[in-house]
Amino acid sequence: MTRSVIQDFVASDHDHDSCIDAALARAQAVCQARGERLTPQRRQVLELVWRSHRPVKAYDLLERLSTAGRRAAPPTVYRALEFLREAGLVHRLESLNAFIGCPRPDMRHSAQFLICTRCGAVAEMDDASLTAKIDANARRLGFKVDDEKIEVNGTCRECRERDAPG
Amino acid sequence: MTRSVIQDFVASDHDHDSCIDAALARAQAVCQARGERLTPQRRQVLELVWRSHRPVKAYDLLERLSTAGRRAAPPTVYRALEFLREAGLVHRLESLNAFIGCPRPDMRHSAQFLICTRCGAVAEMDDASLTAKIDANARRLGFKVDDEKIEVNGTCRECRERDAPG
DNA sequence: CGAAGCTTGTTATAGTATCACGCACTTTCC
DNA sequence: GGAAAGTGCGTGATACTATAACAAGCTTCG
Repeated sequence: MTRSVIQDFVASDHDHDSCIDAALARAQAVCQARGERLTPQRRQVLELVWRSHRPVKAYDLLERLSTAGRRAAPPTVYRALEFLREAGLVHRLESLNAFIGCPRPDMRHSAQFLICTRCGAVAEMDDASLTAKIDANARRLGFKVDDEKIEVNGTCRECRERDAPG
Repeated sequence: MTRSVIQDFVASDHDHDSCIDAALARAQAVCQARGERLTPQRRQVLELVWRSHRPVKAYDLLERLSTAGRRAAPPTVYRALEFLREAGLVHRLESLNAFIGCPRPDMRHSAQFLICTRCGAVAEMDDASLTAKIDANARRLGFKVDDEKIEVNGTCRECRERDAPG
């Protein structure tokens, strides 16, 4: 059975370290279940993605991967991202050319994002009834849905309250 | 009042010339209503977009703009596309980095696309209740929606019937 | 006319992503 | 053990997508 979840934006004061740890643990479990290897490289990319709850650019990850003498090249990060994406561990935000960690890699779901155009914060929603409605519409045209992506631009509560207090 | 429209894929045998003419006429009207100019350049780009009912890449448009001696540069086509997009005359398919003509530029609507990953055909849907549901979900989080984009990958009826007849 | 603002041309560059090849390591199977 | 196959990664080159910055031309309107 599918569950519907409306996920909120992440509170600014949450315990982020354990947040990252949990994400990595989930990732380990997902890979194991899929019979795939969460190599150190992939793990490091995933950790970098989770360093923030914001969308991250591939080339930013690349920079952070390049330490001291070691100089990482684009395929390195793109390969890791592709792997993580296929495993459902990260999502790609098409309208931003950026990536973000998936908080619920275990359950299959369509991606639904609220993107604040002022502060860049992103919330992932998962409303199964939305998905169902899209499926129904598509079916009427004989179209078989593989996956769908919803990206919503707007302004988050915090930004709205900051700009128009009271 | 908002109307809900489930638009089908375009039939392969429709009268495409009048299809283009109609699109250009609609564009003229939309620009006039907005107090903006549909210059020859913009008009030509829009016509090229409408040459097919498929997503078109910016650099493909660029090639087709470059005739004989005249050699168009990227900003030429990107500026035209940006203008057309703002006027609601074309949509950008984020997951494809491509553009497609909007069949209903007159009514304000969110973009909802079915994309056949086999043949590349695209159908634009417009289900107002979907939009309403997304709005409602967002509102619960205090998020104000500006615009949303839905891109659905899958297989269209034709491709499915071709591959599995009977 | 002439100023303001929009439209276009042009050159350069930034940003995003993939190709192709080769090497290292691991797994499998004899 | 050792050959074969598969996977992961390094590296250099290149393709693809998009914007910056500045100059020049056109339109409008006082």
